[in-house]
Amino acid sequence: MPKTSDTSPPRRVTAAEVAERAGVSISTVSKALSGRGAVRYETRQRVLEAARDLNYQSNEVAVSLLAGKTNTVGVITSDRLGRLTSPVLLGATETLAEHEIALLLCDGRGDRIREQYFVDSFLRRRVDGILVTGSGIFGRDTIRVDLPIPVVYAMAWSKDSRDASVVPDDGAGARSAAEHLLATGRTKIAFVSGRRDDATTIRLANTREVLTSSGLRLAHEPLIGQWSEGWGRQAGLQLLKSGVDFDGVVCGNDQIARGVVESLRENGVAVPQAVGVIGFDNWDVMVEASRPPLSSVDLSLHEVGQAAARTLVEAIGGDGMQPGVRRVACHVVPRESTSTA
Amino acid sequence: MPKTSDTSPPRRVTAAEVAERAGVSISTVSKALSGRGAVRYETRQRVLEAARDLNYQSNEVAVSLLAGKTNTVGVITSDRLGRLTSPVLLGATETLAEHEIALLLCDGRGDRIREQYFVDSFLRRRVDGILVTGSGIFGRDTIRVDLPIPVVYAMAWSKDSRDASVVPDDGAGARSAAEHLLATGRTKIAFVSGRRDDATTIRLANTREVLTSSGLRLAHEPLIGQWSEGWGRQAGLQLLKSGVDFDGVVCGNDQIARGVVESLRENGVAVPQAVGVIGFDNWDVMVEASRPPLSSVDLSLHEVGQAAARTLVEAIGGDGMQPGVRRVACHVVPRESTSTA
DNA sequence: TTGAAAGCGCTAACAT
DNA sequence: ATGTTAGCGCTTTCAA
Repeated sequence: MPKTSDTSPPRRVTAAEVAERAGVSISTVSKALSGRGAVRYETRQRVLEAARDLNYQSNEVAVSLLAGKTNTVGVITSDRLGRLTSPVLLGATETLAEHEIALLLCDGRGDRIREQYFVDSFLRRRVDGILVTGSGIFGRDTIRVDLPIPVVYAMAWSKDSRDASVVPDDGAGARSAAEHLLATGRTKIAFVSGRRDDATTIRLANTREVLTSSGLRLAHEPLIGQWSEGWGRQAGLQLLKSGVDFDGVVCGNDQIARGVVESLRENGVAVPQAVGVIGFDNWDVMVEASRPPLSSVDLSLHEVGQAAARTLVEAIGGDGMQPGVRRVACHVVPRESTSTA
Repeated sequence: MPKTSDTSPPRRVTAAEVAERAGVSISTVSKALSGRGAVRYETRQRVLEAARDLNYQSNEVAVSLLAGKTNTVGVITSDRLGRLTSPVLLGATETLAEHEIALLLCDGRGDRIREQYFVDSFLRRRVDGILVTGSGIFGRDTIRVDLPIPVVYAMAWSKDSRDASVVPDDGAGARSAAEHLLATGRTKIAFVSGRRDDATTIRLANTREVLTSSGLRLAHEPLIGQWSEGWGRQAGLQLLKSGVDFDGVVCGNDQIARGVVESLRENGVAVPQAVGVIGFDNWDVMVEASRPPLSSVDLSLHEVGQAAARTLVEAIGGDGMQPGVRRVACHVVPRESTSTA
């Protein structure tokens, strides 16, 4: 039974060894490699060569200890890396990578105790900042006051007004969605969403606002159920059976929208000819599989992650941090479910 | 414009400060807090109290430097944290958290150059091990030979036989799927999958094997297209138009299965009465939204992540590591699309 | 039982 | 231009 450990692992090379091989002192090695001190060209070449020969890799742990910073940020996610959190996280990794900052990932599972535990762990590991992210756009409790490092919330914004948060501007997104339906000639708009939470409330309010300012109102009471296709189908049927006249539906997410579209189609109502339907999230799998493909509001989650990371990096850099909730623009991605062709 | 930085961040407390407050030496503080040295009960109480009062948090960077290990592993994912990678990652975080090991996350985007860059970054940061994960169950190149730390691959297995990988046993999964169809009374089985890759090849071969050993064969040439619902619908139609008699379909993933189910249903073929359909992945969103709900092969991705992390932790602990590909059992989750009611 | 001292690997003043 | 020295914050011998 061969074990990988048969071959003893290569020893870790230190600056001292490089120094010896290059015939210089340790500090000269440091200067030569960092390019920060005055070193004769020829000497530097010798050092570089020695470092390469020995495959030297500086010990960032030592550097961190000395510098008092680790070029690392901690990320606490409260959901299980769902389809909403992943793009946020990915956007953050990209921006952080550009700054040579690594990312420690923890899943707090929305449990305060676990979160506190991870925050403490981050502090002991001397991360330079913390990013908190959650699956939905909802207000959450602050992670802790009086932290020696900056904290930024992404998606799930902090209810503490002293904290900085970055979220998609889904209010404006809902406005765009409603305006898009109006722009494609619909005037009798219905609204279907999932649980009555922050997102639903804001989207509903903004949808109503747009209608009101056009002298219109919702064609039917808002239908609130679950965030699922099943509910979308049910809601679609309910709309049909209600007998109210409607020609457009704003849906709380793409699954609901897809369900609505299906139930309409299966009951002989043409989408988009008779009714235009628009969803939220712009989730590729859903919008593409739907027949017809769904128009949807893209939440710019990637940008949210990037913006949150950028804010954090700036705060770490000592530029201070604007508290409050920052909103990143959403945009309508029109597809066939609302086209006027 | 108030800035968070107005209030200067609390200074970091060191063991020296705790020592001073407790009226003991630094080394006594270390012993008292770690519980590793001989300290008088009363002294320890004083130290503990001082530490609590000052809100002392040991600097793990210093500890790491001294110990020569960081209790950190690096994770390189090659896809963008998709629905397949996320559960693997989550499983890994859980197991690692149990061992007080933190996780540095990088997205290599499947780009060798970026991957190498991140590996080097991990090495400089002195991670204790590396976990490599990718979106699909396919063979990939090794990350690098001669690394001073253990590496484990999850999902995307390494083609280098000296590496250790953990993957779902989707071959056995396919066998279970086929057997499940046989067990529910189907004998004329068709096969629909996405791109002809490792996963498709293995699943097809194993499906055939099951049929063969029951004296059966595929009812129709394997249909290979894309990993989408659209393709599933198309394939379903193709099967119907071909005129061949079939009463069961093994599908490469849940999206395809859902497409197949839909096209059958829309063309008057009852699922599961006339035809049983089973998918792969057991993706909640898909299996639940399908009408009827889909039976599917669960890939145990969470367990794959856990197993990979456990393997890595053991290797870090110096227990050596069994090279080769380890397969984690998959299991059929029966739902209505194959029921015999 | 406690403390002094050495040192993990590195950088940055300060000498030379 | 190069080397010497003094730490970063901690753990761990080793003396007392």
